[in-house]
Parts: sequence; structure tokens; C-alpha cells
Amino acid sequence: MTPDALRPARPVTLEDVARTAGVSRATVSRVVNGAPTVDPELRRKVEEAVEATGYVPNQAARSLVTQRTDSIALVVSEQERRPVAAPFVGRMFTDPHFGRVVGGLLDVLRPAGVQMVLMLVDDDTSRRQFLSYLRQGHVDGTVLVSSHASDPLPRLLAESGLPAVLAGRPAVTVPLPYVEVDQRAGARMAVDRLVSGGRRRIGTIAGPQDMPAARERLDGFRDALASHGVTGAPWAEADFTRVGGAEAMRRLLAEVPDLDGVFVASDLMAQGALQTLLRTGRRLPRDVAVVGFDDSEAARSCEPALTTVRQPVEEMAAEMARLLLGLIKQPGDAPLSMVFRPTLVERASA
Amino acid sequence: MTPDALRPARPVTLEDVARTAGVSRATVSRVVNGAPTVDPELRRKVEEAVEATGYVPNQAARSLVTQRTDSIALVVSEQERRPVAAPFVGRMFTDPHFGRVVGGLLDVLRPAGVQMVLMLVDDDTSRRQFLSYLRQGHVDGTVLVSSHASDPLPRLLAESGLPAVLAGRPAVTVPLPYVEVDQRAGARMAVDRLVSGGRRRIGTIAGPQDMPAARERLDGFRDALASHGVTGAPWAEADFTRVGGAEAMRRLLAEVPDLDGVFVASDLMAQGALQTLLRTGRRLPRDVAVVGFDDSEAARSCEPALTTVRQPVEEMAAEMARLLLGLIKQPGDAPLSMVFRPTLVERASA
DNA sequence: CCAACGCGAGAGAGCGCTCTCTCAGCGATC
DNA sequence: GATCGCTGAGAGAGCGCTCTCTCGCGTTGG
Repeated sequence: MTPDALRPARPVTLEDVARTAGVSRATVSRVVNGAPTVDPELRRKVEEAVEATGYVPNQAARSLVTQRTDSIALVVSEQERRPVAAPFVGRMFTDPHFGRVVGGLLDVLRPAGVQMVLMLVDDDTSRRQFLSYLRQGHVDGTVLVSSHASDPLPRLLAESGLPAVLAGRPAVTVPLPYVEVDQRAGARMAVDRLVSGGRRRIGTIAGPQDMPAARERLDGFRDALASHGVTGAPWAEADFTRVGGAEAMRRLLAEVPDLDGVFVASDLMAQGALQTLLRTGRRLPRDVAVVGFDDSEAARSCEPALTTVRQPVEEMAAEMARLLLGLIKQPGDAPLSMVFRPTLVERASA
Repeated sequence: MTPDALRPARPVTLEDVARTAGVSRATVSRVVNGAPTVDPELRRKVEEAVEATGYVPNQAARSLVTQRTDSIALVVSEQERRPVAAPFVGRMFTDPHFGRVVGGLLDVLRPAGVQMVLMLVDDDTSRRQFLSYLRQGHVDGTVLVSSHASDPLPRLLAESGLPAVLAGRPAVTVPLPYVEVDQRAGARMAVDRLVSGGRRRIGTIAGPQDMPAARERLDGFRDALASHGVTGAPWAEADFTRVGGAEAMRRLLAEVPDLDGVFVASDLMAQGALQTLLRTGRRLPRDVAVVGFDDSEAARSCEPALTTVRQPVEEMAAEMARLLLGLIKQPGDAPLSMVFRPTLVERASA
């Protein structure tokens, strides 16, 4: 196979295939697009000609007439970056959680022949760029992963009327489907584990209370404890980072030194909490039992390994892709969100 | 702003702008594309009309005639996935290293108005799909992140004659530019650190020896030790995973129980090695000093925090983007690879 | 036996844009 | 004063594809 064969001077077009097969352009187009009304004999001829010429349809020409692109945007919306602390863009890309989302999406998109354009929105300029990109129909739909509560993008996306699916319930109610794990059920699982392990003085480290997911986990924690007859459990708020978790743990211990169980609303924060607990001389899980949330890579690399509430991230992402493809096919469909059941992964920490 | 304003029934075209401004399509096109030969007065009129109509050029139509797409592919090439162990695609996406690459690329691509299509190649089918995607000119160029030595993609990419840049030197020499860190220099830094810290019985945990980067790190380790008068240092091979690192550390300790310093060729493996060292009752860094490689998130979350060789991943990725954009603009240019200098990040483990 | 019908295939009109070609207008040159 | 050259703007030809419209031909029912 010579380089020339790989890169013909003039790319093969429908016209070339039609000439080779001795049919019209229209017929080749029918065969390529799987139209049913083609004589089997002609179909065979065309398929041979496609094979012989190495024809592949030109996406730009196709999009121009169909108004579809067979690609979607995966949009990551972040807070504007700090000029000093973050010299490069895209904190979220390094989060393993994000990688799992990408994997789950591709699992559905690839067989459907849909490409994924990765975009980052982190200021007014990039938001405007993205929206005009969208309106010109460069992509057929959007999966939005938004990391902050005050993000105007869910609303703007809904107003655009274009197909879109959200990863997680947005802070503001918008008429767009979202996919999420049952946060309250997850928190209940964590509490039940701690209680059935004999823990009685149970606290929690919650995420930022302006984020719906974080609030639901705290509410679920309280409800579950209440059903065990406990109210007014101690809690501390942190920012979903390891450092934040470590600090929150210190505050919690200062308040309740004889704490014997803690539900931490993310594995990353739990990692920090573990550090604080170990440094203050506690033995795990004997003195304090810890349950995390996410079942991320971090949960496995903890010492002791973290018992945690698992969200089926890949399955959820795959479902987002399916929802979006459905919405693209049937734009009028009512947005139907999906809530997944979490599971408890039992390891050493509780 | 009404939804209708956001999503006009018929999208705004050049024609509309031309009519509004009272000029020809060609003139609008000139203004939009920044051609110099336009009367300032007309230019102003056209710009007003663009603003008033909310015009954004249709990428498909533009691509059709220019044969450019203003987008590139970020291709992740992985070993075929195991049906059981990996129910979902794309192991690499969860690697923070990959996220840093994405961030570095976007840092250059976004200001250039170039979009990034994320593709995964993990079997013959997806490889063929990708190559035909490429040949049809759906993207202007490719950044290839290949994780295994036997990958035929670098060669195929080179043969295609299309613009492409590799992340890391490929196992087989191909006429494509690559961007890499100076592996040998990094290994030397690690060794120097261990030696200057008074370590004398130094070993290494190397990566898979069919990967060029892993081999260079081992070679560099040996050269550096040799320059300190040490030859025949103990080493063990692992697969760049945490578990592999832990096992390799056990083998190394079985061979040399009084080891007092170890260079581990990746932070992830170092994390595993640390676990083994702690579990065998060693105190760090007093008994054994450990230096990793990458300066990934893992290095910071270790106990003790990992002294490690930092590669400027984001800068390297940004340089890949620049190389690729240059290659797209000047396809004839000779491929010129770039090798970056690593730095040593000093933490607690050595 | 003829009209009505259905199915398969071709003709051709664009989709929205870029870019070459052409030409008008105007100042400079001989 | 006629010609030349140059600048700026319009006309129009496609880029490669899809899809509607049309038409031919074979079949069937009255």
C-alpha cells in the first residue's frame, strides 16, 4: 500500500463511484445510506465500486444538506480560572470521575458513529463562543458537565431549544433531562453501614451546600439518622477537595472528640479526613469508621481502603448519551431524567 | 431575549447579511475572513449587519470549499479491551496525566479557534474507522497519544501523509514529530537526589521495557549510577500500575533486603511501592528513600508525599498543539520534535 | 386490452460558503 | 488626452452531497 493510495490527489467522490458502478449519483447515495428501494443487483455493483475506489462520504458536504453533523459536544463548564493558581485550563479534566464519564459516553456514541467534540467553558468569552458554535449547528446536541451552582449554561442551553442532557441535577430547575444517582439513597446506605457497625456518635462532612448533589447527601444523611432515632448530628462543610476534607475533619473532631463514625460526601474529601484522623492518633476503623462517596480511584488507594457509596458513573454517562441521541432523533420528546441506584462498596474503613 | 431569537427558524446566512448591509456576498465573506482589500466604510456597514443579524458562518459550508475543518483529532490508542476486566472503554481517560494533556492542548487550540474531537482506537474496527475519518478530511490533523509499543498507528499515520504529532517518542521510528521529556535527564535527577541524600544501596522499578520511555528511564538510571561508580544495580519491571509497583517492590526487597533508596519510574507505581515498604515495616524516608516520576496528583496524596521528577505535561501538550497547527499551515515543513527538561519536585519521601 | 398503480432509478436543484474572474473607477504616466 | 495599472467590489462557478421530483417500466384489475 503506497502513500499515494492512502492519500489520493483528488479524493474519491460519489461521482467517481457512480461512474465506476455505472449508475447515477443518487443510487450510490441510496446504497451508502441504506435506502431500501435499491435493486439487489445494483446494490452489489455499487458496493463493489465503493470498495474498489475506497470511497468515504464527505461529512462537510453531507452536513451542509442534512443539517446534521453526527457529532455532539461534551461541554465542561468551570469557574473562571484563577490567573496564578491555575496556569493551564481545565481542572476537571484531571478528575478521574470525568474520565469515567468520557468512557461511558464513548461506549454508546462510537457504535452510533457519533463523534464527540470536547469543549471547555470557563468565562464569558468561551461561553459566547460555545453558544454560537451550537446555534450554527456544528454539533447535533450537548452533554453538559457543570461544576458550579451559579452556572448560567443550563438555562441558556434550555432556552436554545437544542438537544441537551445534563450530568447531574442543576441548581436551577430547567426543562432539560439530567442523569443522576439517588443521592439520598446513597447517604442512607452509608448511615446504615455505620449504624449496623455499632457506631453511635456519627457525623458527616458535606459538600458545598449551594450544590444540589451535596445538599441531597446531607439531607439523606439526616433523614437516615432520624429513622434510627438520632437528630442534630454534627456536620462540617467542605469544598469537595482533599485539603478541605482534612480541615473539616479537624473542625468536626474539635466539636465531637469521641466521634466514632463519619460519612464523608466524596472520596477525595474522605482521603483528607483519613489523614486528619490518623494524624490525631486514631486507629481505623477501630476508633472511627469512615464511609465515602463515589467509589473513585482514591477510595482504593487510601490506607485503610475506603468503604464507599458507588455511583455507576459509566452506566450513567452511557444513559446520557442514549438520552441525547434519542432527543436528537425526536426533538419534540419530553425531557425524561434518570436517577440511578447507588451501591455500597465494602472495604476496610467501615 | 426570547427562545426564537436564539434559534431562528431559518439560520442567518451570508446572503442575509449582504442584503442587510447592501453589499454582495463576496464582500461580507471578505470582512468575515479579514481580507485587507475592503473599504473601511463598507467594512463598518458589514460588521453592523453581522451584529444585527447575529450571523455566524456555517462551518460545513466553509469546510466544503476550503477543505479545512478547523478541528483536530485527539486520538487515544489503547490495547484492545479485555471483555471482563474492563466493561467500559478508555482506561486512559481516567489517568490524570491525560487530563493534563487535554488542558495543555486546549490552552493553544481555543485561542486559535480550533476544536478538538476526542477519539478512541482500541481495535481493528475503530482503527479503520479512524483512518477513513482522517482521509476524508474530517479533521485537519491528529495528536496521537499511544499507550502501547506495538501500536501500528504511528506508522499508519505517517504513511497517510496528513499532519500529525505524537505524544512521546514512538517505539518504531517514524517521520512524525513528537514531544517528550528528557527521560534520561529525569532519571539522573532522581539518582542524584538519592545519592546526595546518602543512599548507597539503590534500586529501581522500571516500566514495561517495550516502551521507549520506560527503557530510557532505566538506561538513564544506570548511566547516572555508573557516573557515581555503581554498576549492576538491582531492578524490577512493572506495568505502570499501582499494583504492579507494589509487587515489583516485593521482588526487589526479596533480592536486596537492605535497599535504602529506590527510583520508581512512575508515581502510580511509586504509590504501590510505598505501600509495600510500609507494610514490611520500613519507615520512610529514614529506612528507604523513594523518588517517583511524573509529579502527578498521586505524588501529593502519598504518605509520605512523594519526591518526584516532574514533566511539564501541560507545556508539552501546548507545544504539540503548536507543532500541529504549524504543520497544518505548512504541510511541507520538516517534522521537528521537541524534548523538554524535567525538574525535581522535593517532598518528604526522599 | 387498456388504464391505473407501484416501484426503482435518474435528473437536477440546491445546502452556504469561498474564491477566481471580471470589471468599474480613478489617478498616474507618457 | 488616451492608455496603463491598480484597487475595490460584484458575479458566478462550483465544493460533494441529499432529496424531491419525474419518469419508465412491469404488473394488475376492470
